[in-house]
Amino acid sequence: MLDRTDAAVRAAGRGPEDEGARGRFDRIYQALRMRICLLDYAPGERLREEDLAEEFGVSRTPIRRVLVKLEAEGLLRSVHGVGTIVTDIDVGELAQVYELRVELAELVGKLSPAVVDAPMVERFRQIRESCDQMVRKADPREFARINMEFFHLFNSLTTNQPLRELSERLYYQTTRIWLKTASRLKEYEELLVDEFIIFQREVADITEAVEQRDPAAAGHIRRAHIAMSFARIRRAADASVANAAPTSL
Amino acid sequence: MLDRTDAAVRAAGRGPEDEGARGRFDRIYQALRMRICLLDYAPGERLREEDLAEEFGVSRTPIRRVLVKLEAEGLLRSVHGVGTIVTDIDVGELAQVYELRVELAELVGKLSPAVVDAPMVERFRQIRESCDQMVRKADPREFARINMEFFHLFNSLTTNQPLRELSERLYYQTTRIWLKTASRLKEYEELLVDEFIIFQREVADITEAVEQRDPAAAGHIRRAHIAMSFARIRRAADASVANAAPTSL
DNA sequence: TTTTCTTATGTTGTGCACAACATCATGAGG
DNA sequence: CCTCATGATGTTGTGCACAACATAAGAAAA
Repeated sequence: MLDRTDAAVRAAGRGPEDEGARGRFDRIYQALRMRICLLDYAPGERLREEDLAEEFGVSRTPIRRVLVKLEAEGLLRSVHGVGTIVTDIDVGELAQVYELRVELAELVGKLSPAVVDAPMVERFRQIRESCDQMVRKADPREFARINMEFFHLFNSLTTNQPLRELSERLYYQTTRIWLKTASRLKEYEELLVDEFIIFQREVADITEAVEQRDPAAAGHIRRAHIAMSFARIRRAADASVANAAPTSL
Repeated sequence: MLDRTDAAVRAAGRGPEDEGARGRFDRIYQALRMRICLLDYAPGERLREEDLAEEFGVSRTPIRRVLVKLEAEGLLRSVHGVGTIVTDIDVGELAQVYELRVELAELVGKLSPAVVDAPMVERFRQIRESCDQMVRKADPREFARINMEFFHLFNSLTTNQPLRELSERLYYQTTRIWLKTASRLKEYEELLVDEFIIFQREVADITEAVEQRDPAAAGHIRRAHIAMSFARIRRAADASVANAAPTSL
């Protein structure tokens, strides 16, 4: 029986540098997923297993493990003899994912709602403040980061773990495409500022709902915002291509 | 440019026995997932990579690839030095998954509904007939098989691919637990017959809705049936444990 | 007898060399 | 000049030996 104690001691005394196989796996996985989501690896870009192996100080084997998982989540696609490339989805598929995200957002406020306590409310308020402070400089990367942070916080409104995981998965599939689509538009700078202001408004509204201990209302607000966000980006994209090719008239 | 033609020809002329890496991967993946879902591998059971490698005539490497994907889907859990074991979830987690499945079932009929043509209706009718013919012998395995077949058919009512994948994932997570829970009850035989009759009724109702070209109605019917199915199994399980331990009174 | 340490055994995780595959460059033949 | 074959190059996929790890059995000491 002392073996278990020994093992527990070793696990507890494990420093941040000497991680086990599981910890290393998670670390690399999170790092790569973040890079894909933040467009460090753009859709269509090719990843070389050997480069990643060298960077993380391991061989190709554990890297491949991570890549398989990312492929299972639809973020990568490995082709024998060609390479592992970051997936890119067209507007039709994106619409389907958003269609689903909209519904799941509402469900987050409806299914197994978490008890909203003071610390939870405080976290929402902090995000809102971070938002207000950062409104002057609309850095795309910072916007993506805070957007992700808020997503996770909103997601914690439900205790339904499967719902959380599925929402998270769809989120990571869409935001990067959203960012990529937005960055290709000519009115990129203004659009980003507008989106940030709208996002700021969303955070404020949802924080208010949370303050009133009303997760369902928060869900409805977020549902509407996600739907409108996609509608805006699609309109902007359509208008952009319409402006790009009027020379043929 | 002719390289692509050559590649296409080789891909088309590829026989069933000489499959590429991708085909082999999918084959093993589907086989293992089916075994887990049909309780050939019971929850808690330990899988040995080497046995699987020998059975499928490959080394451990491609097997591990499959196991990683199955782990990403929540069907397996690999522990260093211990083994890869089939996941087992308690009634609380199961309730959460069902809670979500119920909602997704309704969404299948609501989001991006597929056009219901004559062949589609015919497939539903065939399932209904298979159901009627098989009502006399209530074989658990056959029940699971036809249930799965019907699930896939129902899922094809939506063209929303992400919704399909998510529904499928939750389905594979729950049915095996449902089967396992049911098989542990004392009234297993009668319960199975009852469930089969109820399932038969569900198939008939949904087929009727499909015949009337009303996917939304089909979604509502299935939603109700999934919810009731879980309520029944939970009640039966509660009653079973209540009967198992009244001796302490 | 009980406890504790050591050892044996079995499992997953890792590293490395090589095979399978796709693509591009090169050049011979028309 | 164009077409097609052929090899060169780079990538992912596979097999195998070994390391890391957890567990259970057994021996030694209290």
